[in-house]
Amino acid sequence: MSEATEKRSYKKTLNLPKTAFPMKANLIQNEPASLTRWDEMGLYARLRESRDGRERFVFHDGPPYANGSIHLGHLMNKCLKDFVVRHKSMMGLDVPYVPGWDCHGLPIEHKVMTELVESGKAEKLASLEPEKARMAVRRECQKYAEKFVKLQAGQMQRLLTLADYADPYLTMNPSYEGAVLEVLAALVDKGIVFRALKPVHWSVANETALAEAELEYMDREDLSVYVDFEAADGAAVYAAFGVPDDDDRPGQTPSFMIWTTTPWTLPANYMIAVHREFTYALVRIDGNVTVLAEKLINTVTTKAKSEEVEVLARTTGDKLAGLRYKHPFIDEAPKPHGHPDADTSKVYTVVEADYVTLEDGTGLVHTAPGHGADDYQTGLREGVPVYCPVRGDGTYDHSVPEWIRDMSIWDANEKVERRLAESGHLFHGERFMHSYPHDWRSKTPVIFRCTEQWFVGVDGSVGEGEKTLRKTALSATGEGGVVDFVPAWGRNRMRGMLESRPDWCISRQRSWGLPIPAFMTADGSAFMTAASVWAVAKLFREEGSDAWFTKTPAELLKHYDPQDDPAAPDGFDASLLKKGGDILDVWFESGSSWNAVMRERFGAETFPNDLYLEGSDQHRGWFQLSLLPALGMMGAPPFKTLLTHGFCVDKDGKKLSKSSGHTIENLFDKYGADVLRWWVSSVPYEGDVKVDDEFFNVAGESYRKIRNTLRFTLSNLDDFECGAHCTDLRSIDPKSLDAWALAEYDRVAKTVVEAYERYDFRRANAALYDFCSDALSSVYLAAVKDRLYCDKPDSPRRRQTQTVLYDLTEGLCTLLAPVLCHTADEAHRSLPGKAEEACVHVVEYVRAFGAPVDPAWATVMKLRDDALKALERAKSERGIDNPMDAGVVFPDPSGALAGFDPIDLADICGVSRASVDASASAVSVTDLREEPRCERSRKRDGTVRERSDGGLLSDRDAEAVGVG
RNA sequence: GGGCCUAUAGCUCAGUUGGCUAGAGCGCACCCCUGAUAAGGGUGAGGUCACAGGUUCGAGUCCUGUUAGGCCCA
Repeated sequence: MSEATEKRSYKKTLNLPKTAFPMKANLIQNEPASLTRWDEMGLYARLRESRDGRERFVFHDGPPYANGSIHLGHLMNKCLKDFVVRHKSMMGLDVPYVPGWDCHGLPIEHKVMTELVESGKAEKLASLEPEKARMAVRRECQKYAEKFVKLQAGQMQRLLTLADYADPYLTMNPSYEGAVLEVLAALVDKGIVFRALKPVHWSVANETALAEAELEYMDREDLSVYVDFEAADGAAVYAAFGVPDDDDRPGQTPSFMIWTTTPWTLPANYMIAVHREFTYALVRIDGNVTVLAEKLINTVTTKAKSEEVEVLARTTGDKLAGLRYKHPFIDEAPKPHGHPDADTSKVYTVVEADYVTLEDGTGLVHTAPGHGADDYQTGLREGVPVYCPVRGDGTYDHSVPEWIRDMSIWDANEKVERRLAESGHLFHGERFMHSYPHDWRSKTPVIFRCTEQWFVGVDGSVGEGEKTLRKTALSATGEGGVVDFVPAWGRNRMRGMLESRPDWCISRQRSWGLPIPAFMTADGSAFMTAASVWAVAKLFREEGSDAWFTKTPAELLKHYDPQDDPAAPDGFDASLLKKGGDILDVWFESGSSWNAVMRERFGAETFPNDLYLEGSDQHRGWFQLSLLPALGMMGAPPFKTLLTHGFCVDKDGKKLSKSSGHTIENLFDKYGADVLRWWVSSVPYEGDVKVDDEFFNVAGESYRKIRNTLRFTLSNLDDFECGAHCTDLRSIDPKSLDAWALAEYDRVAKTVVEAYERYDFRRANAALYDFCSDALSSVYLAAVKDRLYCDKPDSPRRRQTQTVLYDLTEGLCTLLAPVLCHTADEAHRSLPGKAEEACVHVVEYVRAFGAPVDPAWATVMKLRDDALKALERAKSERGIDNPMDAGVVFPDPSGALAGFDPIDLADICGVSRASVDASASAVSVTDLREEPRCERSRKRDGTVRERSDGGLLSDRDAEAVGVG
């Protein structure tokens, strides 16, 4: 018999691993099967049911916009959220979790309008009555939103996220719309909703006001002009500079030099602002006398390549305030549109303002209250009216000089510059690039323009008393306040934004949205009271917001009784009302979701919600715009904790381009959801997250390591029957290797669960990986192979180890379940004795086995490291290549290793034999190559001799095969 | 231009309140096993902690500035 066949004969007597759990995950095919399985068992509902009556974790999903496929940002966001949902469930909590979509708004309407134009249907629409046309557009928008909700929901489910997909929330649902208006009603009731003429970001292309969140900053080339505004009274200027009234005064009228990058706003100029503390100089520049900030003389004159610059006098800004000037091309201050009686007596005056800086420009700021936020404030303070000669389409009205009437402001820029040059008012003009706000949809530049809009005031008192939204928001988000931020710096970021935010403009001039239920009375004023909004809310709940476009004011107000409304105007008559045409900012809709979804579905006691989790851009978006309405209505923030994550960037840390090729379909096809989820759990999401194919591959490798570990434990449980073969964990010797493995599990379970609790998924990911790779694969599993393979199948030692393997596997599946939800479930189901319908996602974490362990194991593991190094030396210095040809002697001066099984010690080093020596000081390696080797176990353990079958076997192996 | 954040081995990241020779994984090199095998195991080589100042007995860790990048805003 040859040696080879001899080996084969003993091989048949071994208990070699066997399992149906495949090495290759084949996630692309198997994950959809998991999905179907979970769907069929109604996992979400079943989980809720099994946690009925338990403590709740109220986690509220923010609505993505129902447009396009989901991308890497959604992927990260949805995975992180799913880790939370599943983790909290594994903790035994009841986690109601409703996915939702933002369905209204400009992006969809814009897209739909473009499609209507392209398909030629737009012309047909134009021939309809306005309200019929709006309804037609709304129909299309609704279909569009529904289509993408469906698409995205499918993609999110393919990511294996768990949520109530059977009943998501859509901001266009009637009940949602009604609940949003109820929030609006509450704010109206508190007196913080008002209509006012204010400068707002205005999209010329879409003829609508835009929210800050709808702006996108892009580079743009503009004209930069330095303009001389001639003083109305030259003598007064000289006097302000203290230049005596004699022959020293130049014989010409001085000017005030202003700087602007928006020459088109010059027709609306009403004031010039200076800073009271800055030093201003009266300068002669190439023969002209003008005023500008002293510190900017050099910059400005260098730019203009001036040859002769002479400072004649200096003074401070406060001395200039009150001086009058002449507009460079308008003789008499125009009256604002519709206000022929407006007081323009103070127009064309130099005023003081704090926001004037010396960063650039001239230190004298062109001020047009109709075209700037600061300008508007200054105008209010100085009693100067708001004048905006620009129409919604971006052309001038007829109040401007004839040569720019009806002209587009973009064309007017150059025209104004040329005019100034011809009349000698232009000191210097140049083109330059700067970052400028654009409409995020049409990518066209936006302008500041005064219009009548609805606002939520942040500085008006809320109800009675001194409290304002801003103050309440700042105190709620303050240090020691009621809101936690993860990571902590989110607090500063949000507070910074709250401190500086303007009043919230909540009206839009579009079709696709929730109408602001305001009416115009016969005398032209607006009618909207808390009770009337409630009434319309009730109607919208019944019929949806389409009713606004199909019904008369009286019908819309059928639930409204002016007798019951103290705020109703005298002589109220619904038949005389006209409907307002504005819709609500979509941010107000999504910002009311704490009411429209959570309070609505799960009751008032769910307020405030435990957690909101979104990208860090939502500090200004959803977080803040949920905070403000909730503070207004409830007096408290809608969330207890705000968790934010950063953005995906490319591997060089640059902004991810849309053409990265990382479409969600590609990623699913290539990696499968569990690998993507494993990747998400591995990234430090607080900051920018680098994305690259290579990283997904690495995540895939590390996933395979986990999978193979599970496969190995499962494959050694093939002959294990849970009930019959189980060892009582309490009877396990604390000095045994099995006890060590159980203790290691307890340690990692604690680490992992605590990390999940802190939303530190990376830490959990690393701990799980290390546990599989180090504690299991390289130590425990490598060590117990011998007893699993070679012991008699039902030897107590083997059964005990199998019991531990079973428990470790089951426990590990629970710890992995929040992240590797498919694989954890697959492995869990593969455990012997599990029922067909068993599901790891309805159980709770195995948090500890509590088996006692001897503390000397820490010493043993240190000695193991030494032994492995010593073996490496024995290899190179003594030629003992194979550790099974070696024995190891452990030093044990303290006697702590007494009672440890030498076989455990040998097995953890992968050697044939180990012993303990009280007199030794360091690990030593013994050469066993002269001793016989067991033909079955390959060990040279000192008991090997020829047996009755003629083979060389150790005692243990002889017993296992039943030979003498 | 402003606010917030990031910058540690080739790559991805840990580094608690400043304190012994800065850690891990991947990759790499060499080796073992061939009874986890499109697997498993061992050992090892890699770092001026972005740059420049400063505080301190001592700084990757605190302060200032610079550079590069991200989010938000003007």
